[in-house]
Amino acid sequence: MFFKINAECHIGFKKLTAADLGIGTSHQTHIGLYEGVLNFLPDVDVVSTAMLICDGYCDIIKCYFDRIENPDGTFRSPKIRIGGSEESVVKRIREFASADTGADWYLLWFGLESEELVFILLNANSEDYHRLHSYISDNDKILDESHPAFAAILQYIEDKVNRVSVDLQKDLEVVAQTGRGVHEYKPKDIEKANKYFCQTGRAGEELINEYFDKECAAGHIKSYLWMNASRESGLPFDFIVSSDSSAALHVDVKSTQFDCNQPIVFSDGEIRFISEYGRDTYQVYRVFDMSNEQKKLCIYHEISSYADAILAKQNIFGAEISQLSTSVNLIKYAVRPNIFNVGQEIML
DNA sequence: AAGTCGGAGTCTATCTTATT
DNA sequence: AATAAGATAGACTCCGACTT
Repeated sequence: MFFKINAECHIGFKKLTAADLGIGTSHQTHIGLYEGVLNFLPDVDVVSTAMLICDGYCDIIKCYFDRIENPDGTFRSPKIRIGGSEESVVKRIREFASADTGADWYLLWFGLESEELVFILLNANSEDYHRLHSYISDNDKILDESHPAFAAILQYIEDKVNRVSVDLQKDLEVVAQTGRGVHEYKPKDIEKANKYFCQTGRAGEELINEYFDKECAAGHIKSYLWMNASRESGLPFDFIVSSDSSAALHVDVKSTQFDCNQPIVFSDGEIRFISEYGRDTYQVYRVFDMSNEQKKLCIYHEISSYADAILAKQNIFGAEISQLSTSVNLIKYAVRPNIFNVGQEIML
């Protein structure tokens, strides 16, 4: 389970009013929430990001959160504001609602472990609403452990979040490796994605280790050496494979939880190695669908022309910035593998 | 100058909890 | 069980900023 609910473990549920949705005569510019959920947030001026989910839609957008202030300076009802000119959760919710003004709209909200906020907008005619409605009644406001169907509700919601946010998770897998666009995500999510990615990488190498074992037994290759067998070697490849017919191959394993079109990330060191030493010997073993029962492998070879092209560009860039007494350190490249030639898919 | 929009505070109906 | 007190969600109003 990638996304996990906050330790607070409270879920807010309300039927949105006309004023909340910005229809009718009210000038209300916020959606009122209930006390008791999102208690971990401060009282004023919270500009955060939140995940908004509606049917199959899922995106991370700005969320302006605060609480109504009493005359004595204390705070009460939390609310999310429409915010300025930028896209915001309230704005997007009102857009959805204005597309179907005849329907009733419901909102579920809660925090994740990472303190990311999640809002699930439900059309009363939707499948999601009907499913949840078998557990929740209209006068439920805050759902917590004391609710008889809490486990079922939580299961359904976590499933929903995980299912609908696959694209975001794919993005996170790349972000964890490259550091690109880090600001869009919470550090905790990235940390977690990083851990996941390391585990995935190790598991991928173990699979390939078994694969080569079988290849050896079948006589397809003579021998192989797993560089990272005991610990991370830091070399730009993971295996050296010897066979009778050709020179020793350098094999780098690139694993992903997702499909084979997930970007492959190369480090600067790997690109240099491919171009300088690995011309005809370097192969990338992409292990994919790691989160499925059936893990698969496809092999990319002849990637030296790609490495040459990248290196040429990098050298131009390096020469440019050297005029500013600056050099390049630690570049990462994320590439869509569909630009490479690929052989047959192999079932692992 | 008039109109519109957004933010903030205030009022109140309604719901919840405590007390008798 | 009836009533009072307290809490709070919902919606209105005011005000200032911005737009036309």
